[in-house]
Order: sequence, then C-alpha cells, then structure tokens
Amino acid sequence: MTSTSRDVARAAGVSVATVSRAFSEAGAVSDSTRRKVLTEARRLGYSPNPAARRLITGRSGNIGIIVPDLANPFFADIIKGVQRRAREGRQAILVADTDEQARLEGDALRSLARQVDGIILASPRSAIEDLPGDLNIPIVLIHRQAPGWWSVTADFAEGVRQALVNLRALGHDHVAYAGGPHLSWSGGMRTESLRTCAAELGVHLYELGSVAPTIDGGLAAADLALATPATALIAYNDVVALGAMRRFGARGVDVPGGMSVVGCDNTMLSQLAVPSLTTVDVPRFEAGEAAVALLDRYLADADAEPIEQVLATALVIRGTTAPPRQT
Amino acid sequence: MTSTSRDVARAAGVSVATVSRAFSEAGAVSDSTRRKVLTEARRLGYSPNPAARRLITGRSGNIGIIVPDLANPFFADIIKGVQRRAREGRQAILVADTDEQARLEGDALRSLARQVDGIILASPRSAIEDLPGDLNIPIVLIHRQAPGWWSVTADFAEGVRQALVNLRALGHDHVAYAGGPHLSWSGGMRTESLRTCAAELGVHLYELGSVAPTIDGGLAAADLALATPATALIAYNDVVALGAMRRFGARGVDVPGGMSVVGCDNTMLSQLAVPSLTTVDVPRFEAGEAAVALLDRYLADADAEPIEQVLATALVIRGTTAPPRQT
DNA sequence: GTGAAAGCGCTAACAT
DNA sequence: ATGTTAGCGCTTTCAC
Repeated sequence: MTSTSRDVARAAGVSVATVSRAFSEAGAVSDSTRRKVLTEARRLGYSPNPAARRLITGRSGNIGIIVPDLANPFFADIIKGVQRRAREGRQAILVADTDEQARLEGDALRSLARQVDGIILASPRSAIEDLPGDLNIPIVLIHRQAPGWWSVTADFAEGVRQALVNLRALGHDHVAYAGGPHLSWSGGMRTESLRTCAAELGVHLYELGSVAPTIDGGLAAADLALATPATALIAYNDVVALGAMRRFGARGVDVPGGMSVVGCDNTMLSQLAVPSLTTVDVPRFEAGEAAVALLDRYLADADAEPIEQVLATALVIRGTTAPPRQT
Repeated sequence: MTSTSRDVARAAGVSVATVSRAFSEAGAVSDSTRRKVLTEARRLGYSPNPAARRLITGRSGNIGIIVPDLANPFFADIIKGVQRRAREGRQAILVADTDEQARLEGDALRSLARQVDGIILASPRSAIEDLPGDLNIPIVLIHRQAPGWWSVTADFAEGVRQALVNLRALGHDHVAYAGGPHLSWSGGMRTESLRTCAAELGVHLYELGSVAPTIDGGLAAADLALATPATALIAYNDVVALGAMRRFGARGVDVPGGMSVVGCDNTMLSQLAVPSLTTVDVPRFEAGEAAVALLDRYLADADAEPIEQVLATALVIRGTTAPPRQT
C-alpha cells in the first residue's frame, strides 16, 4: 500500500541505508544524493514508518500529559502550552484525563509509559508514593514538588500573600479561605502561606476547609463564609470564586460591597465574571512550555540532577475587591 | 533493560508464540499455560512492546483528535467524551490543537496520520477539499457534513429555530444574529435556519455578519446589535453571548430588560453568567463518544457506507430572555 | 559517502 | 494446543 524505504531506494538507485540517512538529520549523505532521495520519496508519497523507526531506536518522539480535568480551563491552558512547544519539536502529544480521580493516575501513567518518551503529570491528586514506581520513564511534575523529581511549579505562596496584604490594606481583618482537594500540593502551599501571613498581619483567618474545585464547591464555600465574621473570601481557584459569587448574589450579598472575593489562576473565567474577578495570576501556557523544555533536558541526560523550576505569580486587581462596608 | 517475550517464554517454559497468544485475547491457549505465562510476565515486569506489535499488525490502538481550540470549553468537553470512550477500549488519544488556524489542520492531519488508526476532526475551519486527500486513514468529522464522509453533527437548525420561536412568543419581532467563522459548517446551518424561520414567523432578522468566536467578538457584536432596532440577540456561541452581555452592561443596556440574549452550546459558561444564559444545548460529551463509536465501526469495515449521525439539540431557557420592554 | 547485513520484538502462517 | 519460522520497515554497525 504505502511505499517503504526499499521502494524509494530502488527508485533513487541507492541502498535503503542511504534512504535512512537522508531522512535522519545527522546522516552523512552527499547533498546530491539526499536531494535525489527526497525527490523520489515525495513522488512516491513516502515517509518513514514511525513504528519501525521506534522499534529500533526506542524513541517514539511522543510525549504524554496527564491532567485531572480537561474541562477546567486551567488545565486546558497548560495543555495548550505543552502542545505549542511540542509542535515545534515535531512531537505528538498523548493526553489522559483522570476525571479528578487519584486512582486513575496510576493507570494513565502505566498505559502511557510504553507509548511515549516522557510524561508530564499535572497537579497529581495522588500521593507521590502511590504512583507506580517501576515505570522507568522520565516524568516531569507540574504544580507538585517532591524530592528527586523534576518539576515546574508556581510561587502560590507569594501570590496569596499579595492577596492577603492587599485585602489588609483595604481594611479587611477578617478573611475566609476556601481550600481545594486534600492532596493538592499547590493547595497546601496556599494554606500554609495564608496562615503565616495572617499571623504577621494580624488578620483573622477563617479556614473553611476543603471544597470541590467546582462551581458547586463555590456555592458551598459562600455559605460557610457568611457564617463567619469575614468580610472577604479567598477561594482555591477561579471556578470556586465564581461559584461563591453566584451564591453571594442569590443571598443578597453584594460583591464587593458586602463581601470581597479573590480567586486564583487568572483563567479566562475571571474576566468573564461580573464584576470581573480579582485573582492571583498563575502562568499556565508557560508552565506547559517549561515542562516540555525540562522533559527535553531530562531525555537528553537521564542522569542529570532533577530541576525544580518555579514560576512567578502576582495579584491581579479587578472588580471584586474593595474596602469593607462601614458598619 | 525491559524484558521481552523471549524472556517470558524461557521463564514459563513455552515458545514466544504462546506468549504472544496469551497476550492477545483471541489466542487459542489453554487456561493453565496462559496463567503460567501471565504469572511469569508479571514477575518479570513484561508487557508487549507496542512498537513491535504495531509494526507487524499495522494497528497502533491509538486515535487522534484535532480541535480548533482546546481552551474553548466546547471542545474540551468533546475531547472528554472521546477520552472516556477511548479509555474503555484501551485506546490512547493523541490531541492536536490548531489555534483556530485552518492552515494547521492539514499539518495536524498529516502528522497524526502515521501515528494512529483513525482521526476525529472536530469543527474543521478548512474547506473539505483543502484537506490532504492522500492520507489513507479513516476520518470521522464532528460538526461538519460532506458527501462520502463519516460524521457526527448536531441539529443546530432545530436548536436556533426553537430559540427564534421562543423569542417571537415573548414578543420580539426584531432579532439580531451574530455569526461565527466563515467556514464553520454549523454556523452556516444556524444562519440558514434562522433566515427560513424568520421569514415564516414574520420576524425581522438583522444579520450582523461574522465575528470571532471569542469574548472580543462578543463585545463587537453587542455594538452592532445596538445599532439596529433589534430587541434580542442570538449569538454564535456562549462565549460570544457572554462577551456581548459584558458590553451591553458597559453601555447601560439591561439584560434581559433592554435586550434579550441567546447563546449556543450550553457550556458551563452559560451557567456562570449573571443572569444565567438562555442557550441552545448541544451535546458535547455525546458527540465525542459517538465519534469514537463511529470510528470503531469504520475501522472494522473500511468499505462500509459512511454514516452521518445527527444529535438532538434543544433550547434551554434561563435568565437572559424576557419580553421586550414596552416603548 | 555508500552498501551489505544483522537485527529491534513481535505476530501470523504453517507445521505438528 | 503449541512450536518453528519468516518477516514487518527501519537503523546501525561494519566494510569498502
């Protein structure tokens, strides 16, 4: 059906070895024969069979990415970053979505392991030690750090610190925080940072516990917040913040007049909200791109020291934060 | 490093052929030997090398999906549907994002063609005849029909018809429509249906032309709509509708009091909007799942008659539609 | 710079 | 039911 290197070799009057060299950049072939080979190849519609190439080189040229939820714009953007960078390197990407189920992460890892050269694992919901350890494949984590692992994270601590400092400056000294999934490393960072900063600033912090990283989680968080004396709510992410805003509206609480709200991630959602959402910007495309870059280095030297890259975050002031109403 | 079928064969005291059979469902092996082989395989950490398997069978067990924009929740949901169905069939999925650029669709198609058994092409922005025709790989289209092609589409005509009928019943007889990308097949369906229905219902339809399927496109559409006598706006999709709502708000036009708005797709965004958005529900997970199912049938019988599956749509009434204000 | 030949790890006839 | 054998299409020594 499709033509093989042998067909091209015959047509160009060379050996299959020469055809192979002509198609691999490094190959030492004279310009004239390379041109001849490439011409015949085009004429015959030939391109090297990736399976055969892979069987012998052991490299697929593909990379895998595993995310908790594709429908979450946060992860969609990360994948777009991976995609963009991978396209330049002519790598194809295999995507796995675990539906926020930690249990499926091991399965996804295992099923991708034999298919790709390396895997990017974004915001794992599992404990690191619960991940299969016998995969023997380079893995770069996004938004999770662990000893001996390569990773790209963001400075969530600084971002939420800025948020709290800003709220304090506006006059809020009773602030609620709605946390995310228990095993979210970045969630842990946020909580820890808020505790420290609250103590330093003399702000009273009301920890509402962990809610689902969804609209529904946000609805619940709003009610919890209203049961405290807090005049401002910091949410785990933009989705939770928007859910909370809906609920505040339904309960007749004006935002930001009666309650200030701060999200996290700066996804497109934060600009869609009415009023638009004050949030912590977390680079997403950049995280995806950086993860591919790290994976390439890892692939180039498997024994290299793991790199832990940290991206900057910053508070973005929009319309949901204001001084608390005087009482 | 990793063990091969030969290692397992030796350990289990059988031939490589038996190992192969034990690992392929259909293989005729006695239960006892299969168990023995599987045990040794597990002990040695063996699993069949997909590249080798593929080289000989010609099947990769992978499928490709190409979308205009991963960050658009509409496509993210389609991919989730594909993903869910593919996971059951133990297929991995390769995802390509073309950044809304028609030009990249051909590239994506070509680069995936050798890597997967079949491709799902969602909402292509290219004309069908501009797609490479020499790929020799099963393709299922989503939201595009073309003679001789397999496809899954939705009945957009019915959905927007319901929207117009509903607006008419509320008392609107001047309705604006903001269209999407020129080569969007589903966009064409919407336009055509609206024209026909408007004529039947005696509604005056103001076609605002085509805007970008983004927030910014929505902002622009709002201004165009306000320059007409229309009291209601039907938008290409939810994103455009939300953009328009923002702009109406900024220009002091109350929604739905001063202007009713209808979106399309019923993505999560429509529930996030304030007020929540009246929209046309378009099945997305289902479209992704159906596309995989069709691809499986196509793969099973390459000479089968192409199937054109059409999913139902329906108007979902929420908070952005109301009778026009009396003047 | 180029060709000949030896596999990469597996599956699919064909035997038995 | 199981073993033997011949490749799948390519890359990579090793000669020349």
